[in-house]
Amino acid sequence: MKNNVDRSSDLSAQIAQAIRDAIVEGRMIVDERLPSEAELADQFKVSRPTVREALKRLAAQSLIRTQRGATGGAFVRRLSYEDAYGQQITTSTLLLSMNDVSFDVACEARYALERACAALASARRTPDHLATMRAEIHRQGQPGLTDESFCASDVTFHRALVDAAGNPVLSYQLAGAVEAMQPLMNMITFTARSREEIVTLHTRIADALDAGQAEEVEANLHKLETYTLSLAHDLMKARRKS
Amino acid sequence: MKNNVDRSSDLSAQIAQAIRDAIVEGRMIVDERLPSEAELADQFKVSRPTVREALKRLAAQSLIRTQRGATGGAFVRRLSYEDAYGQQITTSTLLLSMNDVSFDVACEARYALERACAALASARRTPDHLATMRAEIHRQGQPGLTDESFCASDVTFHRALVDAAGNPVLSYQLAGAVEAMQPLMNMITFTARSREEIVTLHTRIADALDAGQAEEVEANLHKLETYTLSLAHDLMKARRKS
DNA sequence: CAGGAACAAAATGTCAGACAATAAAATGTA
DNA sequence: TACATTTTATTGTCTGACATTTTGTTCCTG
Repeated sequence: MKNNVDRSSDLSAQIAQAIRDAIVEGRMIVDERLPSEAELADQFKVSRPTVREALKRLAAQSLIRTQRGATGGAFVRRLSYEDAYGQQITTSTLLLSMNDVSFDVACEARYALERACAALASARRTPDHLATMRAEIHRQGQPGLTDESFCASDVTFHRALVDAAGNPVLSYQLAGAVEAMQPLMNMITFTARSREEIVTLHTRIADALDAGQAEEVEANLHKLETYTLSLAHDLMKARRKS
Repeated sequence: MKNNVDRSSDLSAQIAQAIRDAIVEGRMIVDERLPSEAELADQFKVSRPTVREALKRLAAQSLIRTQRGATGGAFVRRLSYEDAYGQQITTSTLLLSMNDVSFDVACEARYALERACAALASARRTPDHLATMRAEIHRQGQPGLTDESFCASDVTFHRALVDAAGNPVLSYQLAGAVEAMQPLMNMITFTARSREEIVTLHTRIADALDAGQAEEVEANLHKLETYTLSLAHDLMKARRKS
């Protein structure tokens, strides 16, 4: 483990980087045990608290896990799809909330990505995916639903659509795009009329997916995008007036 | 700042989560200063090293930055697009390298996503984007190029294509997909013949983008996907034999 | 009165050493 | 052999200290 990184102080960051490199470059493999904190402290010629800070940085990125006890220590962790989803969603959500990204831009990105799986999903969707989508459509038609529950159901519906493409890498990439939109979507209050429209489009999407008609899925996703945008714009206009 | 999180030991993780929640839920805004480490230690009733470990976790996620000196401290950090790119790429790369994702699956995901920006890119590409793409195509045609440089140029070319869509959220989402593929692509040795084929397809893509023909862009991306896959499969076959 | 030098203060960065908690392995005992 | 106990290695946490960096203030001098 070398120490070639920049000398711009903050030892714990340098050590974290050195270990990270070792993992990323494959010099340490999954489930391999790192030297104990005391040994690392010796190797890097720093104190144990400093090593610990470095290890916490890596733990925050799900790169290692630690275990107490005699055979314990820090181990290189296999980054699971779930961990990756989680990090994607956190990052995407923060990015959107901290950079006043316009609704239009976020919406455009989301639907562009979703359309990217229309073809694959049409070819590979299982009865399971269709059942999830139908169930969510049914939920969305119920009268007593709060706006938040409606949005949550919307997310589940679209996640099912994305997962239907049967490509976990694609699902991972899109999880952030879909979920990060939820806080923005939650600002919209859905009238009975607009919910009806959305449910209609969702139904058409599910039907087209069922029939394996990719173009039809894409077309309706496009309509949904346009409609969502118009809802948001109406809301903006109303807000400006009051 | 509450402390409602689970009691499953590891105080520094709990504290990090509490602060993270405060930031994500907007109770702390960008550039706001956190209490000093000593104050946090008091508030959470732990020692300063424990607080520090928590802060390092947050720093690892680019959620805070720290500054020394009299008016120093930890500040909520604005997550920039660049930070987000970086995290996306790190996560995607690790996910692919640690979960023996097949080349086919990764490749499919990548090109599906890239096709998602074909329409937008055709409508919005600037002369700048086209110039970058042409320049990289030219580089790719040069004889002395190493395989690694060829791949790097390929990444730059595709990044330009993605950026041409003019949607930063989209660019951010796709950065990971494109860059994370590079280590996989680097395993392929490109013959003069295959480079020629790729350059031809790249040229067609750039031409179609120039002319604003979205379908043509998509079609050629699809051909490129098919061709890349065939190269990888040939390689596999050759490897199995030897 | 102005300007700079010296100093004080506040904060993070680092260190050393200790003890607590945990979990596995080694050991002793029925 | 099976079970209880002790040992041991390791992470988790605490205390207190010092180093370093940056800012603000004081005070001396021109």
